[in-house]
Amino acid sequence: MSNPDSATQDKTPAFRYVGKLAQQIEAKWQDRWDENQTFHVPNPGDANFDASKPKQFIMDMFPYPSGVGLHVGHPLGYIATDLYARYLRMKGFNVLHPMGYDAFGLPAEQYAIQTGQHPRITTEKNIANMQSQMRRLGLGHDPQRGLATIDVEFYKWTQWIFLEIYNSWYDDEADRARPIATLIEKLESGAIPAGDGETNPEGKTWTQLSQNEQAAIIDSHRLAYLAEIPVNWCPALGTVLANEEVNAEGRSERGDHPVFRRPLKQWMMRITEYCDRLLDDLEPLDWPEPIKKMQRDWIGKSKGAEVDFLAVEPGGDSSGTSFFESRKKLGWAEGSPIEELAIRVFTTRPDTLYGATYMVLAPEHPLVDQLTQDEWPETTVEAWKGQFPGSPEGASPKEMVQSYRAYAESKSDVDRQKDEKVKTGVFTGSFAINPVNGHLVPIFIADYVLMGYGTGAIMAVPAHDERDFEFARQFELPTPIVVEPPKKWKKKNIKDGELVSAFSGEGKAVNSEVIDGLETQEAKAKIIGFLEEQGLGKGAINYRLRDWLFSRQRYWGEPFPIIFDEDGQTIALTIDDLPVELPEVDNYAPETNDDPDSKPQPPLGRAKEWAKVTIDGKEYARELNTMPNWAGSCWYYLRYLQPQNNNALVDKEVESYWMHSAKKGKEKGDTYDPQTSHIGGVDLYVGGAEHAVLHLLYSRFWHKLLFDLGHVSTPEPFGRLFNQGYVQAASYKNSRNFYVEASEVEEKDGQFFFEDEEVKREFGKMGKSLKNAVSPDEMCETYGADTLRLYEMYMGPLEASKPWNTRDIVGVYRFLQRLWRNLVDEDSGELLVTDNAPDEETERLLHKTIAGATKDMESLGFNTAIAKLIEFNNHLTSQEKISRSVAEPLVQMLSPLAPHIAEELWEKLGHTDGITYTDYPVANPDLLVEDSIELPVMINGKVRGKINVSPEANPKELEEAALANERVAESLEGLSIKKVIAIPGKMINLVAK
RNA sequence: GGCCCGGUGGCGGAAUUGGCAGACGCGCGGGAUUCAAAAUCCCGUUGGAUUACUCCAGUGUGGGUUCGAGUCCCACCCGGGCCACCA
Repeated sequence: MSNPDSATQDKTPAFRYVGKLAQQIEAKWQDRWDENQTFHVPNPGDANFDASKPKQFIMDMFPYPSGVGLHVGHPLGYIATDLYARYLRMKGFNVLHPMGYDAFGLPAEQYAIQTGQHPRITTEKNIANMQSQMRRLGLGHDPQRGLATIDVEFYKWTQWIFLEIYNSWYDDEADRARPIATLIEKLESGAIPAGDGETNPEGKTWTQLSQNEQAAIIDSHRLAYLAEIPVNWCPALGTVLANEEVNAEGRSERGDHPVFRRPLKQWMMRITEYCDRLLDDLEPLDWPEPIKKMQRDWIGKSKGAEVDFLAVEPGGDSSGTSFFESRKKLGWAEGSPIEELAIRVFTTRPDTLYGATYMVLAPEHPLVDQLTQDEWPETTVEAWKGQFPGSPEGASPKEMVQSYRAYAESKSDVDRQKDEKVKTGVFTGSFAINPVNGHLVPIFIADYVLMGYGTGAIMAVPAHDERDFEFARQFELPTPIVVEPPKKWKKKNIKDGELVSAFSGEGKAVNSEVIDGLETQEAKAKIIGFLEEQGLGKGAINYRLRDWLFSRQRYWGEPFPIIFDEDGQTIALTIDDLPVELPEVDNYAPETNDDPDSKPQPPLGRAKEWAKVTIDGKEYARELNTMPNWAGSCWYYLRYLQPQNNNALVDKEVESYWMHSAKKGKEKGDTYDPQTSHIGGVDLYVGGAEHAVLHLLYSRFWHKLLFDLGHVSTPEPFGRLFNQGYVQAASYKNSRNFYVEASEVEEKDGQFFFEDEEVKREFGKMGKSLKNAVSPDEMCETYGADTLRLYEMYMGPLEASKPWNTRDIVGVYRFLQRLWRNLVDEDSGELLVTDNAPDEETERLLHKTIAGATKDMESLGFNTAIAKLIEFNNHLTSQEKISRSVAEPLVQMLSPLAPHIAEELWEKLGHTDGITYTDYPVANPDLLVEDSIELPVMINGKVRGKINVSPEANPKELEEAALANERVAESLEGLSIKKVIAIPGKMINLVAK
């Protein structure tokens, strides 16, 4: 056939709702929306602002503009927020619903390195492509509030926030961040001591200190600071990497190159100052509970005690059995040299202190050198002398320790995980005194103790800690019980009088002098009191969260607004110097090599001219690192409020309107009523659960900083968070374990074939790598965007992961076709509605549908909302002509879900102003009440009959009606009723024997 | 290893506070329409027994609480996710 379309073209009615017509309608309304700026919402102070309306700020996690474009999995959340935003507009809210791009980052830079093209060019091209894909889906984002983190006018404010953080300190007294000037006041007045032993060893007063000394002390308080810390250094990529950019094998996520832990001087952010507030403020947030838990775990607050163990002087008498005696023997007094060898440990179980039989320090612990002896003490057990692969034979403690440290450093994280159960370590040759019972305990180093947590040293209580127990068994150390385990446990875990595993539960303290007989919680409190009295320790709290590594050796990121003078003193630029724009360079690639000991060379160093700044004839060097990808995403939501403001991050009045919490308190239950549940910040933030900790934690941290400094009016950025599920899809692997193009796989009798070869089916997250991506453009072409939107929402609940199945799309496609055909003549395109009133049944069903759909829309239950519309539309299909008074609310209910077809029908219904800002239909409660309802009658819990009664019928009436039922009577033959449970409006249950 | 989430027809999924399991859609079967097909419309569709009325079983497995359990409790199995020697 020369023209395959001609046959179908002749027969398909001109106004049948098929892909082609859908596309025409969609293009028409997308243009109309643009022309009218339909989705732009004005700010307070703007000409058209309607101050009488309440507000809703509905937002997605903004995407990275990838070069391959969207697949149908990406817009799931965007469609949901668009639906919800459209619904809220019809409910009379001022709705802020913007979209932006998280556009700095490694992929664009890598592409630039390969092609030599500036990353800005490719990134902007990708953004334009994604924008047109989103436009085609009919997403109603505010056209005047778009942004990208790479826009100079945007990152100017990212840099400004950095300066605000740099120029502030954490005032513990006020429990908030304050400008650095207030710190200087306190230093000058002596309210805060001028430095510590490290920054001010001679204990000078503030005014006696030199300028550089003063600067060092101020720097040590700043919330953004430079520090030399161990970081993930990847020489092959030439950059340091964040932990999340390093995979489980200890290699770079990108390129699979080796990564080394090396101490390097980097920018840090003092997020640890905010641990408690980040923890406490989670409570009132309307967030998924698992996400809150992940944040809590990440912050990792644990309560316990810090206890000082004193190391015994080399060659000291080790025969002491009581602490107080040892203390005397050792001549322990204030200022005695031995006091410098206090080893501080952190423990969450101070109640087990009497069971501490040895100590372990992290291999990097600063006291290790001092503690390591030249000779093994006489009492050294053979097993203590070193257990680790490649330990030298017959070595001295010094050699052993040195060798072990080298071993531990070389060990990758994977190796560590692999032999989690097998402990390694070395005895230092030194002993310490257990402060409560005076026992001498050997001091080991082992890599199961981490320098980064607590004090980097532990007291080991092998009977009550799994890890300590494992170590003790290997190193032949005693395991005395100091917490009484339950009898059952003892039966199982004590064999031949020997402990088989550690008891880490709670119970009565035993063999513990002052706390004997106390339950764990009381014992903890009492022993902490005792330690504090004796000056041996104190109650303490520890956090797992570390300060945030904030610099990268990359080109494609925000430059720091920081310069250095010739002494290396840090100098912050001011707002007038912003933005600090990225320089042009001829090569975007970082220096790369294979040498783990090489130093990072930031690519910005190549911009020799840019890197030097001359101010008042003096030369300064620019900071050459750039900010991490998280910087822009930490605060972008605030810029949506007023992206064009050149004088401030955002105007106070504008910020307060969109962010400020007018009403407080979270409603119990899962449903969310935007009228009453309002705790401030963004009203709905939708995105994937993969950002549970990093982005959402960093963002909360910055927001709290900005709150402390008076730039925002709410303590939290996102009042309500919702995690959408993933779109999964079938992927197919051939016999050589390669993925094959899923779209070309054919199914025959439950088996799958690709090019006649049988392939295996799996299910996974949709994406390029599994070769199972389905493009939204393709779907829009075949069915139209409205059908695609409906299908994505109809697949299942928004929060669930569910498989994509192109075959199923026809279901919602047919729904739209049927609805269209119910209202429009397929041949003439003319409207089919009548002005006559609908029949009562239809009217009742309409109002039931309105009530149901409203409830579903409010709780983001779009799948069931659609089901209700389908059900109602199916009912209408059998009617000759649809009443206008039914058609109009139906089209309105459809409009958030399938806005283009709804606009078109609305126009056909004779309205000229568009459907977007019309009022969502309201159910008439009178029509929701039925005269008579059908209730089940159960006998012994099994349905034996149905009765028709008034919904208000009382239990007595129900019982009478039930007994009058023929089938019920039959089933009751030979039985006598023992009990009747009748619940009005629900059911009747007859208990009979 | 720890913690979290989930398991309902051939498939995706519905089921207020415990109260008629399987809404709605896909697929499948049957019918109407058509010269035929596509499209459309109607009927059926958890399994088993039954001509039928109807009966029995049934929400991963095993126990429990209850007049009544997909829903609550205990133990276990399977799948997915997060963390992983955090003292």
